[in-house]
Amino acid sequence: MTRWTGTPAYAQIANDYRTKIIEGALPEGSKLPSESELMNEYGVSRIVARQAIGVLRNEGLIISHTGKGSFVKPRQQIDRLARNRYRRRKLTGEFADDARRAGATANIEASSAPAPASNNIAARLKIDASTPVMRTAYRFLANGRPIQVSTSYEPLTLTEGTDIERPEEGPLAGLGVIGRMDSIGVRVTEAIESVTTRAPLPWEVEALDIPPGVHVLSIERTFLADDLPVETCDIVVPGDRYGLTYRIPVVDE
Amino acid sequence: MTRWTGTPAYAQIANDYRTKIIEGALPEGSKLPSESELMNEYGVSRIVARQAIGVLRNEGLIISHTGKGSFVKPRQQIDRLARNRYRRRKLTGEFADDARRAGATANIEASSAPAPASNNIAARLKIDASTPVMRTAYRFLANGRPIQVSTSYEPLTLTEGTDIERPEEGPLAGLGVIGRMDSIGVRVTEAIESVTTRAPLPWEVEALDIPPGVHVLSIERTFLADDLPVETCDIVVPGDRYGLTYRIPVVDE
DNA sequence: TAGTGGTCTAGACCACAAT
DNA sequence: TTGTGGTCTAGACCACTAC
Repeated sequence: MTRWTGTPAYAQIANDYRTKIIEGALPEGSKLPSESELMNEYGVSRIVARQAIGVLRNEGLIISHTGKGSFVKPRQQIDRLARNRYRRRKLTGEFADDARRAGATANIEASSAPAPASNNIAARLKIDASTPVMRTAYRFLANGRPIQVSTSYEPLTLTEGTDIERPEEGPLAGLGVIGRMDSIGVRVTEAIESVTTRAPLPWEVEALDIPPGVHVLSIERTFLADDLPVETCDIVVPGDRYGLTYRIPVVDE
Repeated sequence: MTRWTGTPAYAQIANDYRTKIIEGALPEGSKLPSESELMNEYGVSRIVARQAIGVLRNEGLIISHTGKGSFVKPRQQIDRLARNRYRRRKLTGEFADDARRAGATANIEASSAPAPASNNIAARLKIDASTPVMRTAYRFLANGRPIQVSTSYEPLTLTEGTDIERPEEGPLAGLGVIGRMDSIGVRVTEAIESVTTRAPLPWEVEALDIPPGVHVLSIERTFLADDLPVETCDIVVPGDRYGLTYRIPVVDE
């Protein structure tokens, strides 16, 4: 290919097609040229053509299928998980609520086991490291499709010996943290959520059925009862399908 | 290399080193084997060794330097931009506040121009498409390092002919949306923010100095005066350096 | 059967970094 | 000078898809 700058050939090809995709010249679902066609069009070897395709795939712009070709990904309509407020009077967990609103059937897998708090978890719960906590792993499915995985930690100093020691068992199973804590006289007053993004871990790719090039949103959520942390949770959702919506008040102060 | 499953060689190598990095066997800053060493260790060609390294680079786990090697990235300490509430009585914008709290020097570049509203912006501002809006492009730097780029849109039907027509000019420049709107009798009551993640666009890579394999957090923020949108803004921050922290109340309802 | 993408080998030249 | 990663060529075999 004609090289007029220091830009590598694969980057130039990727730039060309990225522009076409973003500007709409290549609409959703349309097919990109095959590797052979790119080789002819730009006069490069197959590896360079593949490298260019790989860049776009890593950016999540296209998806490749063996034997068929590469296609512009549908602009995922993003389901926004609203996080405006948490409600105290409620008979179901947040996820089941969201799913019902969206007209989906919700399934939740959960399993608990006691464990000593890691340094990270201890800091978030404001307890000493190695203090026992109840660790619960969740997997949420909507319409049979995995949507979210999370791991929650509750200090056993709060819940040991009560009905709610294990979130997924007992009469209040599935009620959510606020209702469960209410039942033992702990009044949750607010939640703090921190959102970051990163590449998925291998087990997250497996558990969430994440296509290549997609990152995850990682949410660190802590429920507080007047400055006392009563639960902290690591929540992971696929970044291509979910956004998070927050409502923020303007205060006179 | 010995192949005992259908797992490709490059994926196997990447898995090995990903595990070592995540579990801490390869601490931050430590050097990965060179491509030649990987070729010998696993008995593969250079392309396969490079492919494995490339996977880890795309996941943001390592960084490569020509002539030196590949190194485990320092676990970026994430600066969390707090978004608990917006304050009405305030003499500076949000960014300058954040920066001052963090002990950093803040610089803001901004430039405005009127433009017709795109379909997307029109929907967010609840106005008709092609209605004129003031479009302002911002670039925020802390300690000279680019941190955030954003583009805001304000309906000119609200601001045309007033002191605040251009956010970066006039007596109230740099005051922030709430204070500026107050000055023309528009009382902003809340903000709604939607957070998603995606690969950066080429100009964002340039403007934010983003290393390979890093995604961005994209925030769509709209300020409302009692359900009337008065400003909407697309905010982009590097995902490896910034997280977003929200405080969410628990309501009795 | 022909075309596609997925994986892999065996080379090559270059710019940059360490010595 | 030597070793490193960055880029590139010219082949090859395989599994899957469409016809």
